[in-house]
Amino acid sequence: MSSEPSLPGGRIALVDVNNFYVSCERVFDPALEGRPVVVLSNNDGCVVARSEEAKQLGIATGTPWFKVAPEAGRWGLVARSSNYELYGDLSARVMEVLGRFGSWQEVYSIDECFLGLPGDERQLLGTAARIRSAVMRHVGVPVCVGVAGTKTLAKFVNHIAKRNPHMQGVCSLDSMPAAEVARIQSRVPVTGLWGVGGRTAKRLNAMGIETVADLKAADPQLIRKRFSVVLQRTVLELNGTACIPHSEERADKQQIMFSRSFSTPVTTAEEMDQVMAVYAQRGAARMAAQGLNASVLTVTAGTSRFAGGEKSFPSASARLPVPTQDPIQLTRAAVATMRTCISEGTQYVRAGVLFTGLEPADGQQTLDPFVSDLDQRHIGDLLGSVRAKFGEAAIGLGQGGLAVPAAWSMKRDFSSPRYTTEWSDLPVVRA
DNA sequence: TCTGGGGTCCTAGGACCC
DNA sequence: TCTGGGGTCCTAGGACCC
Repeated sequence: MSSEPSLPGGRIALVDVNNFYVSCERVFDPALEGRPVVVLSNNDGCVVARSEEAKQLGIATGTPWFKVAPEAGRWGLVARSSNYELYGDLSARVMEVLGRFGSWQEVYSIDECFLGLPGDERQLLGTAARIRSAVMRHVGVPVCVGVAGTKTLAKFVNHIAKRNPHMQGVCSLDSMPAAEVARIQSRVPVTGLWGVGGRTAKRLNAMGIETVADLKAADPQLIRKRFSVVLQRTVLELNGTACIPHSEERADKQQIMFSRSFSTPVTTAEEMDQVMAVYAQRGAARMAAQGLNASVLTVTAGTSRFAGGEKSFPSASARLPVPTQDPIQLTRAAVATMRTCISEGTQYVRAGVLFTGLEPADGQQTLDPFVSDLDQRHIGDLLGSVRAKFGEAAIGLGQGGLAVPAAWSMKRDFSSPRYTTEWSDLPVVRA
């Protein structure tokens, strides 16, 4: 991966999949085409993705499902539980196709990436159109492509491509008349930019900076002084100076988290022990997959932010005696640490385990002196291979090994099959 | 009745050392 | 005994993203 943000004359494309989760569902269920569709968060809690038709109905991201469910029948609205096995797999396929077009590629999220596009400016629109049709042909999901000289501008013109159907999903800044660009920038509020959220916008507005054009004209030094180097970069990038570096392939993660809300509140310490056993093992499996050991563990719990009654968000940290990814030690530490900070009878609706102080495991396991070496050395590998063969729920330690889901475990009422990652879920085609 | 789950980066402030 | 300032490391919290 190149460390140069852009070669002279080179351009950056921001490619993202339209309504990614919904588009994934449609690949395997074409009957969803043209219908309003939403994908729900864990526990079928709230709307995290919407088709165009669902947006037309006025359903906002983050709307709790129970608020729209009563209207679903009347609207012909289809809901799906989130199916991350499917989305993750299709994402990898999309990224592989996109990677063929760039001199470099930076995968930014599950559904978008930046690509380096060298070459003649006059050919950029053609390249963008070819990218679009390649992804549609090979994976079957629609994308939009924005091309400009900096990442911030590429994001911005991608937005323009999305909003203007006549552009057919592609927009290149070089192909737009300067007056047209200025006109659009003077109408779009600053929150339309990558990196500018509600809080920052409020403070900018107080200074009289309301639109993208206003921010572009602002003094970078002043912005740095009043805000941060991050916002200063936004100003520079709006003016064509590429200054957001590539984040290289992120092998060096800073933290690993496993956090979930419950389908039913947890009120006793015994139940919370079970939760910690399951969550710590899930986190440990992630660390094993990435070859990392943790030296600090933090547990968190929380009551509902919406229900009346007492609110509390306890959390506690513990330094591990030695950095480890061992599920036994991590489970024991998580259970004990959580016991120190929760109170019996409180209605907790969520909990999490966070691992930090990560370092490469280097193949050598650190062993707990109170458990036989032989058992420990093999237990992580053993759990991993059993899960790979028989599925995630096949085996676990202690309460984590319960075959019957606990009362608090996740709800996924409208899940689609894992078409591409589970043999038993392969779609059947009849001719 | 029912409201997500990950992450990143930056900054400020305290502890500690020289 | 009193006083100074710079540097580093760590953590908590804020803001943002998808």
